[in-house]
Parts: sequence; structure tokens; C-alpha cells
Amino acid sequence: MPPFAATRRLESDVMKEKYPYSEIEPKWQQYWEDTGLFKVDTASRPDRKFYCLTMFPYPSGTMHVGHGRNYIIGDALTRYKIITGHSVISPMGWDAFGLPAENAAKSRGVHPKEWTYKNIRQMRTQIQSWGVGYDWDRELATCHPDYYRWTQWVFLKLFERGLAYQKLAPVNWCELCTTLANEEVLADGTCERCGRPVVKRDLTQWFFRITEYAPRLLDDLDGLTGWPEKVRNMQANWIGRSQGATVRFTVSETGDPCPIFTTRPDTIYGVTFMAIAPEHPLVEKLAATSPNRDRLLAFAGQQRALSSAARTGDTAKKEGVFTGFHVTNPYNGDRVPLWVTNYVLMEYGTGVVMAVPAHDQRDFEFAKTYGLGIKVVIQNTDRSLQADAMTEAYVDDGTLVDSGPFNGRGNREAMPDMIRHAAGNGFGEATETYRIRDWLISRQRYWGAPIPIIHCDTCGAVPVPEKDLPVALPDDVNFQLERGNPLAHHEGFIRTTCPTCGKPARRETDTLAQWLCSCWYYLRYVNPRLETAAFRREDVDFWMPVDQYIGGIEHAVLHLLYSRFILKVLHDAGCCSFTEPFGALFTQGMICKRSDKDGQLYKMSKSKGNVVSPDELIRDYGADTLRLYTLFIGPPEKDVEWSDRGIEGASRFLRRLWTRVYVNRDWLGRPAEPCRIDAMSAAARDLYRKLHVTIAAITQAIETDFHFNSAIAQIMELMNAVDAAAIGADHPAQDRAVCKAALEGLVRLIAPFAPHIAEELWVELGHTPGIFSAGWPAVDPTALVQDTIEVAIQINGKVRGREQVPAAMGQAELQQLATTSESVRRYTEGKTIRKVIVVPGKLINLVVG
RNA sequence: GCCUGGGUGGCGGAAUGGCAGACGCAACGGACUUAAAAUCCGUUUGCUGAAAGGCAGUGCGGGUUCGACUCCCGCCCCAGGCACCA
Repeated sequence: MPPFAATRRLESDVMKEKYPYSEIEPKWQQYWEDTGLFKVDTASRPDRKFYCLTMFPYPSGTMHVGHGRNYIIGDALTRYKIITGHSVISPMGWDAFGLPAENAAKSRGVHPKEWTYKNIRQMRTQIQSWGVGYDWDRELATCHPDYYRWTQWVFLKLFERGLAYQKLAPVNWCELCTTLANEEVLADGTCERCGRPVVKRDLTQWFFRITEYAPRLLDDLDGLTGWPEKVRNMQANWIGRSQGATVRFTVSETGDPCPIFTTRPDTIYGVTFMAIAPEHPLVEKLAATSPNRDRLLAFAGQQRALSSAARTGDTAKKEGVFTGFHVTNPYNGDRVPLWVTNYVLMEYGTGVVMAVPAHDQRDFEFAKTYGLGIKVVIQNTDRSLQADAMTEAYVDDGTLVDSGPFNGRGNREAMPDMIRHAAGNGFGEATETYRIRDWLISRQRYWGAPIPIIHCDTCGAVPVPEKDLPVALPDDVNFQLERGNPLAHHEGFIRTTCPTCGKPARRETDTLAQWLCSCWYYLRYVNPRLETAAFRREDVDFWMPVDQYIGGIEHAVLHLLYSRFILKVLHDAGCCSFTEPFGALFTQGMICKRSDKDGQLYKMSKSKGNVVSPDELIRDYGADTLRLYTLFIGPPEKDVEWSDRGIEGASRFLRRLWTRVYVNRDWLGRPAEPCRIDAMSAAARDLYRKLHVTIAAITQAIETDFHFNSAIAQIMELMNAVDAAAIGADHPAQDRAVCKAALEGLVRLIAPFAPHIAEELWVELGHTPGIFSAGWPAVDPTALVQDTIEVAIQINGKVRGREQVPAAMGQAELQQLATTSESVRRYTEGKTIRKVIVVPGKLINLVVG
């Protein structure tokens, strides 16, 4: 260990009495770095490994106190795990590709690389000023060729396995962010990142076949017991499994197959028309010979041009045009008209819907508008449903009627048989449909990892051989283009030769969505500098899955779903033996602040102008105070309102703790005799007990639910108890020993939250530096034992009195005591005690009447 | 509409079947000070009462229980996710 200032006691100095945070914080940060507190060797196989991962940020430049919550929670947990003897890997890096860098290049002429690395330096300094520690030797930036080389390798793995493909399709388009994945479009049809409206454009794009993994992504959610229910629920909603049946109808006039998917095969005898999406290829085919040709094509074309918001929004009316053709229902041979409608979506199911107006509200509305038939096939209990009299669809259960061989049976009960009937006759079977769509991963931008594909006129889309990775981004591009991807104008980048046939060929100029870069970074942290592979299987198998992942809820269906998908693909490719990346997930709430303008609460953001900078707070109060307040502000999973006053409370508490130790340092710094319960005063005995109750409670709070706010409240209570005991230099040795033990306990318990002051006071208390290697305080079970306890006496469930009793008092005696207690005499006098309930150690309830 | 999560003092919140409001913030009163800041002590759910005390009280209405913020049933409100998804 290098010679170090902290090994010496602070000199007696009036200033030191004032809690010199600005002096001690940089000193201990240096100490942790010098002693390698956060360094971990991932080639070793320690007994107790713990992978604590905090979501890495986009290097936007500066952070506010809201960002800090994430890192502080992760750091508190990391430090707790270190202090409790785990080998902790806690790395940090940068999600460094992204649009802001490119915009900076356009508007200010600074190269994205330069802009990004400058921001990274700034933000690293900021993180360090919070006293948040990482193994910085593992730092990575997704924009670095040594990293994105392997992102490209991940792409190739998917390509090899047939999971990456190109297709021409209507895609989400944002004028600023270019193409978007479905997950990046908000419910109101705006871009998740920039808020601009999203429109559909027909483009040839690269997709990942995430739909192939939909069943596993959904089913495996059940095993993620360490994840918040909410996130699992959000992912399940997004994947959206529907169970039902496929039934093959046919176009009556032409014999064209016209399969449908339905979740209600029990209503199939009630089909009175068929609804088909305007984009469906069959529409164009049938239109050619339809008497309605012109109207049909006009309608289909007009619907196709509409934005999805305009077409599927709440206000959209149901419209359609008759094709002139019919379809035949294979169950009963009915011929029903085939309509093109705006309410059927091409992307879901088969793009064709069997319409049962009597039992589906959408079909009902459409049938009413166009005067189509309504046929009741499920009767309610009083058999009162009449097609002509219905004002809305009957969607509840009932008895099947007009349903051929199934008449008289309950609709739910008959459903499996009805599906079996189709299967037996070869015109249908039970199927599942998912809402999730394939993942669009190409972007028309420069600042991303180039998709490692070469387009050859002879060989088609050819993957770049692994040995040729990375496909490097050229530095010399022109950012001043009016529109379009600068990479697509860089001839030197584009021109290449085909790896298969050697002829001249063109490089793909789309880059990979940022999400792919952040999908596998947790693996790279394990072997961050490995040059021969993305990671070593035996190392990730040992250190993964991540034991605790910490980040924002906004990634519930983006980053977290994509990461699960990519990991499963890598698993299937034999790269690792586990199938989920994150064993436990914690999503912290946002820090909000009231806007000066309109008094509303908003998430802290530059655009709302309600950010609070950590820099001034650290300058004025110290990092420990900021950390303590950030953790104390509320339950970490909930959104909370930042209060400038609240930080004063945290500051006051730390100053109090500092002063209590500092002014008594002469005797506190000397070794004390061991605490002996039989030798202490009553006041000291209470304090000793409080100390150990607190140790137990805090350990519990950290281990079970990360409720650091409660843990800190307990620490404050212990501090209050120390003050109440008022033990000073002139007290008996045993009392002083207890006081010292309590203060030592306080300092050790607060160490994960306020580490600098803890280190400093640990030395003041006479220990060698290094509180994080001193272990976590142990509970002394004998301290928890109480000789006398207070029991409450209830009368009919209301507390009416209290008694001090020996802790060991038995049930019968307690009962006796309660019935004769003076304190409740007035409630029992003249009444009969009907029943006595004794809860040992807590209370006695007398039921009187 | 469907699926989650939530509703407790002036405020953030604590208590997961056993003494509601821990801890903190704010407010008020007091001590110290020439004064202020800082610090320390005290009060602080509402109503009622001189006080002791009493009554009410965890969104609303029922229920289970000796006992319910906690469990069950029905409803209201708020937040989030999904949604013409067949």
C-alpha cells in the first residue's frame, strides 16, 4: 500500500470540527483507486461472486441529480456486497453511438468522435465526484472499433442463423431519427427519442427475426422472479400472445385460399361476412376481375396512404368496400361476402378476419353501417337475444345455437371440440399469434456500427468474413449534406470487392441501431480487452447472469427485451450456457422537479429547464450528503420530487455524526474494553440493544428490497439513541465502550451510502484505514434479548393500557396480569371477560361484553 | 375496453394480520447569541376537553377476524403498459 495521508489522524484543527467534506472526499476517492477497491479478476473463480450492473449512459455531456440516483443505488449495493465479502464485478461504460453526436457534427462542425469522447471524459469525472466506484479497467465505449467489431460479429451470428434478413416493407420513419423499430414508436404515434410524428415509408431494411423467439421470450418471463412484476407484465403485453385457431376459408368464385386467425372459433357459425386488409395481395388480384374494380383500388390505395395513427386512432370510423367476391365457410358451407375494410391490419394474423357481428363489437358496427347480416350463435341465459333487436354485440358466454353439431353446448366448453373438428377435416387447427413484429435494426446514419454486409451483383448480400472485422467507420465524411446518410456518399467506404467471388461490390451503408450495441455489453465487461473473441465462454458462464441489474423503467420493452433476445440467440449459437442475461432487475424511479413556469411536476430534463446539477451540491454539501439525500428521498423504485430543502436534512445529519465522533475523538480513538451486558448501565444497555436491532434491520432492508430510505431512517434512529444516551468521557468504561460500539456501528452501517465520511471516521475511531475490508457488523443475539418488555393491553381490540413485564412471562401469567391490571380496570369493571388472546411479546386482547 | 401498480398527517414516507403516522422536511414555541446563522430542547392527524381523557381516522361501501393500512368482495380515483390485435 502506498504511503497515504489517511493513515495519519487529522491534526487537531478548529476547521476539522466543521466536517471537512471537501478535504476528505477526494482523498478517499484516491485511496480507493490506489488500493484497487473495485478491481476484480474475472479469470479467477472466487467463492462468492456478484455481478452488479448499472445501465450505462449515453454520453450526452453532463448529468443531473436524477441520473445520479441510478449510479448511487448501484454503488451502495456494490459497496455493501464488497463489505460483506463478495467478489464484485461492477463495471461502467458508454452507450456511445447515437444521433446527438451526429447533430453536433452538422451544426457545430465538431466530429462525432471528438464530441463523444469529450463528453465521456466529462461524465466520467462527474461520476467519480459522486464517489461512485467502478472497475475502470473494464470501461468500454460502444463506438470504439475494438467494441463494435464484436457488435458486428453479433450481427453475423444472427445472419448465419437466418435471423437477420432484408425486406421491402412499410417502415416507421422519423425525419430526424430515420427508421425506427416498432418499440421506438410511442402509443400516440410519435418518435420515442425526439417526439416528432412517425410516418410509414416503403423501404428495404434489415430486420431481426425476434418473432421466432416470441414464445421463449414470453414463457421465460415466468422464471425471472427477480424482476419487477410490472416489467414482466409490460414485456408480456408487448409480445402479446393470443391463442385461437386458424381456419382455411376459400374464395367461392376463384378457389383462392383465404385463411383467417380467430380467438373465437366458437362463433364460427355466426360468420356473415369476411373482412380483408387493404394491403392484402388478394385484394389486388381479385380487383382485376371485380365489377367494383375502381372503387376497390381507390379505397385500398387511400387507406394505404394514411398514417397508422390516422387509420387506427380512436376517432377512425369503420369503412369498407365490397370486393364482389364471396368466401365459403368450411364449417357449414355458407357463402358470405368479402369486404375490404380499414379496420383489419395486414401485419396481424393473416390479414383477413372472419366477421361475426352478433358477437364482436367491431364487426357489429361495420355490419350496421353497411346493412350486413347478423346471426346469433351464442344465446344468453334467458334466451332473449334477437339479431334484429341488438344494439351492440353480445360478447359474453352462453349456449351455442345455429351451430350445427355443437348446438346446445356451452361455447367455452365446446371450443376445443370445434377446433378439433376443423383439424379432423383438414381445414384448420389450433394456433397462436403474437403481436410483436420483427425488429428493424438498420438506420440511415453515420454514427453507428456499419452493418457488415457487402452487396454483390452476382452473389447478393454477402456477410463480411469474421477475419475482416471490424468494418471501420471512415473518419473523413461530409456532415454538411442537406439530407441522407453521410456514409452513403463516401465512395472510399462503399467500394469494395465481394468476399465470395472477388468482383467489385458495394458495402452496405446502413448502420446498426444503437440498441444492438447495448444488447450484449454486459458480456464484454467480463473480457473487455480480449482480442480474439467477443468474450470467453467459461468466463461469462461463471460471472453471468448479472446478479443485479439496475436502471430505468423506460427500457422495459426496448433494451431489456432486445438483450434477452440476443442472449438467447448467442446461447443457441453455443456461445454461453445460460439463457437469460439478467437474473434480477431493479428499476429505479425518476427524480422529478416542479417547473418554475407552470408548477407541474416533470422528470428532470434539460428541455424542461428543471435540472439540478450535482456539481454545485457536491461543492456546497459534499458527495456524501448528496448520496445520502438521493437514497433517503423515497422508496428507490418510485418517482420522487426533488426538494432543495431536503438536502439540508441529510447535511445536518452527517454534520451531527461528524461532530459526535470528532469532539470525542480523544477517548473514542483509544481501544475500549469489550461490551459486557451485565456490566453496563441501563441507558447503555438500551443503546447496545438499539445498535444490534439496527444492524439486523439494515441488513434486512438492503438484502430484501433495496429500501435504502428505510435503512437510512434506522441509522438516524440509532444516532438519536446515541444522543439520548449522552455518554461522555467522564462515564464508566463500560458505558463508553457501548457508546464507541454504537458509533462504530453507525459508521460501518452508513459506509455503503456515505463512504467518504465513513472511511474518515473509521480512522478517527482508531482503526487502520479501509472500512470496506473490515467486514459488515454482526448481530450479537444476546444484545437483542430483553429482560422486561412492554405489552399493550387491548379491550375489544383497542389499546387501553400498557404494562412492563418480564420478557419471560408465560401466557397464563400475562392473562392474569391483563385481567387484573389497574390501567384497564375501568373497561372491565362490571363486564364479563369472554375471551383472552395473548400474543407473546406484544399484547393481550380482552374481549369483554 | 384489457393488463399492472398505487391511494396513509401540511409534505416525502414508515408499518404486510397485533400499539397507525417511525425517520426526515416544513411549521410553531423555547434555550444559546448584542443580533443573525448554526446548534440544542420541545410541540405538531383531526375533532372534543382546563386537564386526565374521549371519539373519529390509512380513497369509498361491505365482509372475514378477538384484532384489518395489511386478507376477501364490490366500487371510485390516479399512474403506467397494451388496444379496431380479430
